Amino acid sequence: MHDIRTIRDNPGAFDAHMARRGLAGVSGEVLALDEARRAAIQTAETEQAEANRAAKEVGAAKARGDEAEFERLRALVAEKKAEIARLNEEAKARDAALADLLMGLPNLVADDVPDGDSEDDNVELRRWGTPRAFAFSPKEHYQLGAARGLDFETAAKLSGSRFVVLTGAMARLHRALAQFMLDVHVDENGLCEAITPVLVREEMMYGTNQLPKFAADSYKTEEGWWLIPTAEVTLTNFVNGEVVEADSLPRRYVAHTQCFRSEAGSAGKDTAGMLRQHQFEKVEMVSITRPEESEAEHAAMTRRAEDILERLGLPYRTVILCTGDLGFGARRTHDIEVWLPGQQTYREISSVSTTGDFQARRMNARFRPEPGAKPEFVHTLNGSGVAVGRCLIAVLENGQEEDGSVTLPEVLHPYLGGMSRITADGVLA
RNA sequence: GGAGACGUGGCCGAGUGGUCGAAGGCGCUCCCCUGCUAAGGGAGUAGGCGGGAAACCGUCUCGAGGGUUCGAAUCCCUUCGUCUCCGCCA
Repeated sequence: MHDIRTIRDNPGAFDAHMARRGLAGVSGEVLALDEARRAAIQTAETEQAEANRAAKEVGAAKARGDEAEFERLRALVAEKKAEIARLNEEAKARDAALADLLMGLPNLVADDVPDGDSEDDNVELRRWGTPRAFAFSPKEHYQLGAARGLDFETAAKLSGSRFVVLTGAMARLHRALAQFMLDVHVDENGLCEAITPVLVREEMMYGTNQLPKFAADSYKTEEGWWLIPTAEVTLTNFVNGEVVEADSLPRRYVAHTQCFRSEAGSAGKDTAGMLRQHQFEKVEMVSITRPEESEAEHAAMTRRAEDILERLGLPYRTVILCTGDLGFGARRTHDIEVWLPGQQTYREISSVSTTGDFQARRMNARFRPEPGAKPEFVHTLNGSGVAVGRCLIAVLENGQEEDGSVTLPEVLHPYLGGMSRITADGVLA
């Protein structure tokens, strides 16, 4: 959600932002609606003020027994009533029209975001680690003997395509990864661990901008709840409607949750393996900050995600998304892409975004900068730290041996009862 | 699922038709007093929107929407939410 005043004050600058996202001259439409809205408000309020004045005098006239004046004012107020109702209606309609338009407009774009049309135009910021040189042709995760605990057949029977059942070593490894990530974020990075609902009220989906535009990407229950596509929804909305204490900022949360995505439109893409699922697990980080802290926080959050991969010894590269790939609510996004030997490419495993005050405006989430000062909008950031399923894929593919077994990262051994590899038969050893 | 209660400012909490944007308290800010800390006294302190350079003015808001009335936080209807008891259940 945008501040109408910044658009009013500098429509050209706003248009330049939207143009970078491929939207042509929206400020004209916005300002026209805004002007119509303000005109309607003024007319309605002027009439209202007159009516209010008259209504007050009615009582006074009655009190001093001036029947004639009493009746005259009474009639006047009654007469204005319908007119005022009509004017209010119009003001409300125009206000709603403007709000609808603004709700559908994407966030501003940070200055350092590169221009581009698609993910091909994303700019690499850095690389870590060297992809291992294999003496054999590395397989994709689902082709490995060690990964026989990834049971797509049973999952298909239970739920359909794009679901997976994990058994044995796969389930254990998956759990180990999530535990490891949480421990790092909580014990070393000082994030506040949270367990949240995965079913939320519809308005929360507006706060974190899944709605109104992306309803088709998420699932809704018959009772009206939405299944969260990411814990960003719950963690960020912690402050929905709040005026939080300034000294409680920054707030940094981490949660390990199920995520649900209908992924409409992605049919045919990444159909093999567990790369893209309707249901998956993710460790998600969210920070609520003062405006002046959010830039540093974006860099810090990106580092927290990268650090996970470094500890696991997984080569990655970090890219800054170009305008064409940048999400609706993000002002800037860093994608961290992990090396997948089976695909001989880097694939997204984390996405770290700052939204500035975009979501805060939608949620009406504020803080009081100084005691007695007016509330201001907070800034919100979110990032995966990291996607658990995809991380499992990366661990399998990067640690694979020619016989189909997998050597596991050392940091995971304590989480696996001291075991260090998965045999080609899919057993921890 | 059944029954009932409730929804007021940053927080708690009064207020059953006008004098209420709303008592009181907490918190916070400023000042005073007090030989530290503690305690005490006074004043101030909601948000949105519109207008204005500003001072300030107008308007709306007591969960939301509608209604009754000259006038609604107060009455009526609808709706959403929270809580309690019973049922059910992990």
